[in-house]
Formats: sequence, structure tokens, C-alpha cells
Amino acid sequence: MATDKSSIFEDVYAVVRLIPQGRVTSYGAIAQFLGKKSGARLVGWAMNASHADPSIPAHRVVNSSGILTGKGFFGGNLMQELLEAEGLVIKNDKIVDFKKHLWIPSEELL
DNA sequence: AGCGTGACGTGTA
DNA sequence: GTACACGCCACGC
Repeated sequence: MATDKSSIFEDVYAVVRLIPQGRVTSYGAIAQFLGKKSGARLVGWAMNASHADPSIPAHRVVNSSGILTGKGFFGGNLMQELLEAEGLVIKNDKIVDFKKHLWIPSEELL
């Protein structure tokens, strides 16, 4: 949004930044919202680049199982603590009641 | 233009 | 329930 890079990163960043606190979304949901049916990998790849932008709550993005796949990129349990700080409950690296906290842009933003 | 890679997703065994 | 393979799109070399 802020730029005309035409790169998928910007699109992913924009969506991730819209994720409300205490909510989470999945790579597939974002990919679907962007129009990529199975572009979940692209989202994950974009998130990898999100490290350059600390304003991106990448910790709110998990895989379709609600597992903190990218926690290793945050360093230890930082990702889990961030989510717990937002009222979420993490158990065994996965979000409890994941579907309950799931935030789908294509539905919430509709 | 082709190959390899990736914080994924889904299906099948 | 776990393990493996395929598919999918975009970027870097």
C-alpha cells in the first residue's frame, strides 16, 4: 500500500498489519485473500522478509493448524509469549481454540 | 529461461 | 496420529 513495489511483500505486509490484537490468521488465509490459491509458501516467504519491518506482527501468522511454525525465527518462545500477551493460549507450540481466534481477511474485512 | 528454495496446504498410505 | 509426496507462486542466481 505504502509503496508501488508491486511485490507480494507489500500486500502481505498490509494484511498482516491489519490483524487485530488477540487474533491470528493463517498463511493460507492471507494467500487466499490475495488471490493465490496455494500461495501459502509465498506468504511465508514474504514473512521471512518481514524481518526488515518490525511493525509487522508476524507472530500473529501461523499455519493452518495454528502451530507457531515461525517461532524459531523469533528466537525461542518469544512468539508464544507475544501471543499469550494478547490473550491467546498456546499449548505445545500450538494455539488453543485456534479457530476461535482465527481472523480471516476475506471475511472480516468483507 | 531454468533450477533451487521456502515461516504452507492438502491428500494418501 | 504420523510420515511422505505433490502442488503452488514468487524471488535469487
